Amino acid sequence: MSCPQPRNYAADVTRTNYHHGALREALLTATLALIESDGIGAVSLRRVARAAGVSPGAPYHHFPDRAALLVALSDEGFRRLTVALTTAHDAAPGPTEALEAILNAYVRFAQDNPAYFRLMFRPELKQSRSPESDDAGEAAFTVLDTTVIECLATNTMQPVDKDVLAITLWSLVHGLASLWLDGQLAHHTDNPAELARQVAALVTQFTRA
Amino acid sequence: MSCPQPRNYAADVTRTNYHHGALREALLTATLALIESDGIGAVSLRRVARAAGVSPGAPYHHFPDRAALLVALSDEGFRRLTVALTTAHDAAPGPTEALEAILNAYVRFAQDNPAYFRLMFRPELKQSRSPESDDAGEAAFTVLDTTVIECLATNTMQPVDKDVLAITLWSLVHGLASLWLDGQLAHHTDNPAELARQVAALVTQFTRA
DNA sequence: TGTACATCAGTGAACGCGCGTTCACTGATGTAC
DNA sequence: TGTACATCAGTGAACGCGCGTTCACTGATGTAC
Repeated sequence: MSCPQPRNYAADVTRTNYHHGALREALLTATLALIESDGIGAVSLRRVARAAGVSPGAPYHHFPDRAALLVALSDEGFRRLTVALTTAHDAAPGPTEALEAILNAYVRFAQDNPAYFRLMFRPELKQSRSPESDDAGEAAFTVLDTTVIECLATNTMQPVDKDVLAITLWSLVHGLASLWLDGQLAHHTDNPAELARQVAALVTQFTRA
Repeated sequence: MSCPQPRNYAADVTRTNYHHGALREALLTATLALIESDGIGAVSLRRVARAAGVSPGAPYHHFPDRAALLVALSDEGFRRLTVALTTAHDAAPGPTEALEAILNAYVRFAQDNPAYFRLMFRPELKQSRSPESDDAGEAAFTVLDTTVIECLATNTMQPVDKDVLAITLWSLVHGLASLWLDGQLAHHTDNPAELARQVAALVTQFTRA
């Protein structure tokens, strides 16, 4: 007598229950892994479903469409980045150290979470974002912005326009992270975290009053 | 008696000759336009052929495959960037001004050539690149590197590690250009060139001995 | 504790689509004599 | 100047593929009584 088993949609995963139990999270995790291994272009709902061991229609019980899945992941990425920057800030003894820590944390985040980072800044996701999603993006920048204001208030830094300085520093770490992830720095270093440390130290030296 | 006309593959373009005459260039141009309007994800050989008013097989007489078309465009982008940076350098009266001009020119290039810029740094093109293609990428960075060395030699700049400084500056302008193109700076400015000017001026101020 | 039933979260087949690429072909162009 | 012929650069139909999404369905779970 044959015991009907849920058909396995891929060698990727075997499942014994009809109900997955935590499919939403499994889909998000599978998407991240897929981005890391094959790039965002390789992310299709069918592949993600396959990786989670589930039929092609199953994801539609958790996400309205492909874009919604990617936006949900991107939002989570921004939340994690904000946490990382805030943690770095709070652990530092003073504003100057906090600023340096934040610069390092930004690059570190990109290095440790390449899939999140790549997703977060994809312009084609813009049109699928909610206002809450936009807020999540702003929050990360606010941590940097606040720290810059704190630094300028100590008068140990050269007096400059705070907005220009904040965008300059954001550009700096964002560029470093992007160039590294895109493989442009492979000829120059194999350790982006160490490079970030040197760059952040340079910034501290330059900005000192 | 019907006069056989070449079938028009799209409303995009009408053609009267059987032979196009300059299809290779037309395909490259159409690809750029497609990237600018709909993003790189929207670039398919069939769409590009359609935009050029040509049958789906025609591009294969000029490019072995889709990746080759994109790499050819990317190479051209790096050559143009190198020209832009070199021109900026050569027009400046001295090393310090040359450095500031290069920083501005980099952002300006991204603003004026968003399709080229986006293509040039796509990691998924890496595997289709030739050694000559890699050289084209290096050449642009070399202009910046050389200028940094010239600046340090004048002793009007704080003495710092030249490699770290060069990568810092590259990261800075690359991040600024990327954030702008990805729409992240829309809330902060509507004029990236002016912002770049302020950022470059800030750098000059900070690095002064 | 047991039963009826609503709801949730899966299945799997099906749809229409655009894609990259191939191929036998043909019209246009260039060259040798 | 004219002719034969090779080569170049198109055509258009065809291939197999994976995709996003829909839908009628069904098994599992939770709840009211």
